[in-house]
Amino acid sequence: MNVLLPDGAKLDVQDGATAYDLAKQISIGLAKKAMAAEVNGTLKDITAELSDGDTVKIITEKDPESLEIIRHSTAHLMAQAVRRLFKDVKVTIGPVIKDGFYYDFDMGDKKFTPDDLKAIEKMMSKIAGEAQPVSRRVISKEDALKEFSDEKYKVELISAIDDETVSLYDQGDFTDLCRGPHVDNTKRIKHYKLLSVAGAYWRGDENNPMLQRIYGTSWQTKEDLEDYLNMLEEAEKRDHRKIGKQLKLFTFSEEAGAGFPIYLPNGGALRNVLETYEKQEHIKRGYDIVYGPSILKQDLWKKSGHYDNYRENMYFTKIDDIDYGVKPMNCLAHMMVFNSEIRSYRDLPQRYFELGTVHRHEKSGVLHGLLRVRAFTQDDAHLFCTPEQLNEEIIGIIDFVDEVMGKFGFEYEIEVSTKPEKYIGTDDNWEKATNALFEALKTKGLNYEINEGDGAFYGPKIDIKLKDAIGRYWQCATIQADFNLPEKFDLNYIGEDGQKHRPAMLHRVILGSVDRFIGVLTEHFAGAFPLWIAPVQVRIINVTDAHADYCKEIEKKLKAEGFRVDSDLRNEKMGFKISEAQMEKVPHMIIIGQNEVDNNLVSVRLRNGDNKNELDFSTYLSVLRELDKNKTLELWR
RNA sequence: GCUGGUGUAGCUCAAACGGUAGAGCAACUGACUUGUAAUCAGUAGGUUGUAGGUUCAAGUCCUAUCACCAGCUCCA
Repeated sequence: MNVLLPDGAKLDVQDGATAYDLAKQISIGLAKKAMAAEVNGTLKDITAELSDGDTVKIITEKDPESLEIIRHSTAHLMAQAVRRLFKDVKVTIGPVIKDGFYYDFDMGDKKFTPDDLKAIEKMMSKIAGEAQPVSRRVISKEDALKEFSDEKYKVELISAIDDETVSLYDQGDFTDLCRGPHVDNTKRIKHYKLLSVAGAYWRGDENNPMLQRIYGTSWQTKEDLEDYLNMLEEAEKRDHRKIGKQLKLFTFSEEAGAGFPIYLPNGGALRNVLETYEKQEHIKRGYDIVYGPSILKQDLWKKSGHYDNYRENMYFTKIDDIDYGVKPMNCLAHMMVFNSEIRSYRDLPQRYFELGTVHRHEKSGVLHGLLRVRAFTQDDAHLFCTPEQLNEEIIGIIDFVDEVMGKFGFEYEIEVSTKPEKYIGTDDNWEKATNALFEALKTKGLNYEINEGDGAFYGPKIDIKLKDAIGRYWQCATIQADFNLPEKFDLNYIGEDGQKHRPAMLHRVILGSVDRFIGVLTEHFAGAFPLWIAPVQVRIINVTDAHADYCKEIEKKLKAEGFRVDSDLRNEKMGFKISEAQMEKVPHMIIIGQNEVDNNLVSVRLRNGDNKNELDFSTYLSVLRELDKNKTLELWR
C-alpha cells in the first residue's frame, strides 16, 4: 500500500505497517526519535497501523505536539505510581496543561503531603525503569464499564462518551481510559518533576466532592526541565509582592481592607513618573484631560446597562435616601462630558482622558498583590468620532500603545475578543464594531488571535498582551469599540447635512490598571527599574563626615533639576552604604571623598557595578539629564 | 465565594509533650572617620491578627472572625 509524506512524496509500505515501521523505512534515526504520528491530521500512537492512502507525518521530539504526548504519558505514569502506593485511591482525570500536567485523585479523607510527592516521584522513576510497554486497546463501552466497575469517576466519564467504543491504554499493572496518543514505553519518560498538590472539585463544580490534585511538569530534555524549574525560581524571586515590600513601594493593611493598595513614598514616586508621562503623552496626541466623580446615581448605571450586567462587581451606597453606585468604570462621566454641549462634526473626534480610580468587587479568593485588587486607577480614555473616523482613531491608539510599550522594552501579542453571551445592543452594531477592529489591525498589518465570546458586555475588544523578561504574558492595554452606549445616552453630533448623527465610541487603556502595570513592571525588571522610573534615581554617599556639606550641595543642585535624589550621610563605612543602595537597586550612586571635594568632582558607581570616576559635576549633570529625558533602559550613555 | 494551609518585634524566622516568648537584621545610644556589596559595643522593642472558650496554666487545644498564600477554567 502507499502512504503520503508531508512533502507530498509517496512511499510504498507493507500492508499492515505501523507508523513506526514507516519511520524505520525512512531512516533508523527517525525511528529512534519518533514519538507519535499525525495521520490525516489526527495525532496517533507511533504503533498505530496505517491504511492505504494515509497522509503521515512522523512526530519527533522536536515537534511541539510531542511535548503534549510526553506530558500526558507522565500523568499516566504518575497515576500508576499513586495507584501502587495508595491502594484505596480512585483515579479521575489527568490532562495536559500549559507547561505540564495534573492528575486528580479521590483519596477519601487523606491528603497528599510533600513527602508523598517524593515517594510518588521515586515510584515513577522505578516504573519508568521497568520499561513497560504502553499499548492501546479499543473495547466496547459496555466492556469498559465492566472493567472500570471499581472506579466510579471513570464510569461517569465512560457513560458520558458518545461513541460505541472507547480506547484504553495499558502499561503493566495500570490501565487508564484515554483518547491518547501516548509514548510507546514508560522508559521514554525521563525529565519530570512533581510540583505541588492542591484541592480541586470533581469537574470544577463546587457541589462535587473535593479531589486531591497533583501538578507536575515534564520535558523532552534535562536542559528543558532545568530551564523551566529555573524560570519558576526566577518568577518567585521577582514576585512583586516580595519586591514591593523590600523596596517599600506599597503595602496592604488588614485594617484598611483587602485588595486596597496603599502606596508608600517610593511607590508613589514611581507611580507619579508613570502618570506624569502619560498625561504628557495624551496631551501630545490631542486628548483632553477630564475628571469625573467616584460615585454616580444608580439610575445612571441602570441607563448604561452596568446595573443589569455588571452589578455583582459594583459597590452601592445611599445619600439622602437616593441610591448611588461607586464607579467600576470611567465611561459615564465621559458621556456627560460629551453631552455637556452640542457637538458638530467639526468637533470630532473628541478624546477624553482620565486617570480614573475605580472600585470593583472581586471575589476574596482571587485577590493577588497589585495584579488583582478592588481599587485601582486606569489610564482610561473614551474617544467619540464619526463612523468614518473610527479606523483612523483605532490605528492612532495602536500606534500609541506601540510607542509606550517600547519605552518599557515590552514586546506584545494581540487578541481580538468577540461578542459574549451576556451583551447589550443589536447584532448589527456588534458586527460593525467588530469589523472596525479587524479592519484597523489589517491596515496595520498586525497578527492577532481571536478569542470567541470574550468581549465586554457593551462591545468587542482588542487586547494587547505584553511579554515580560521571563516570557510571561500580561494583559494590559485594551481597545473596545462601542456603538451601544452612544445609543443608550442618545449621544449625537450635527453633521455636514445639518442633521443629528450618532457618534461611534472607543474605550481604551494603555497601561490598563496603573496599579497592575506597576506590579508587572516590578516583576519584569525584578525591581531594578530603569533610571527614568526608579523611585530614587541617585544616591549620594560620603566617605567621611568631612564631605557631608559637599554632598548636600550636590543633592540640592540635582533636586533643583527635578531629579529624585537623596543622600546617605550616616556615619557608616561607605561599603555598607553602597551595599544598601545596591539592595535598593538605586541606578546611580555618587561617591564623595576628599578628592571629589577638593576638585569639584563626582565619582559615580552604577547599579551594574561599573564606575565612572572623577567627572566634572557639569559633565555628570548633562549625562543624567540625557538619560532621564530619553527614558532609556541603559544606566549610562 | 469554595477547599486546604498560614498569621509570633519594623523585616526574616525560632520556641519538643500546653508550663515565664527568643535570635539576626533594622531602630536608638556610644566608639571608630572610614575610597566602591554589610566596623564594634550597648540599649530598647511583643496583650503571639482579632474576639470568645477549654484549662491550675494557651503562641501551642476548640469556636467565630479578619487577613495572607496555593488551588478551584484549560474537556478520558
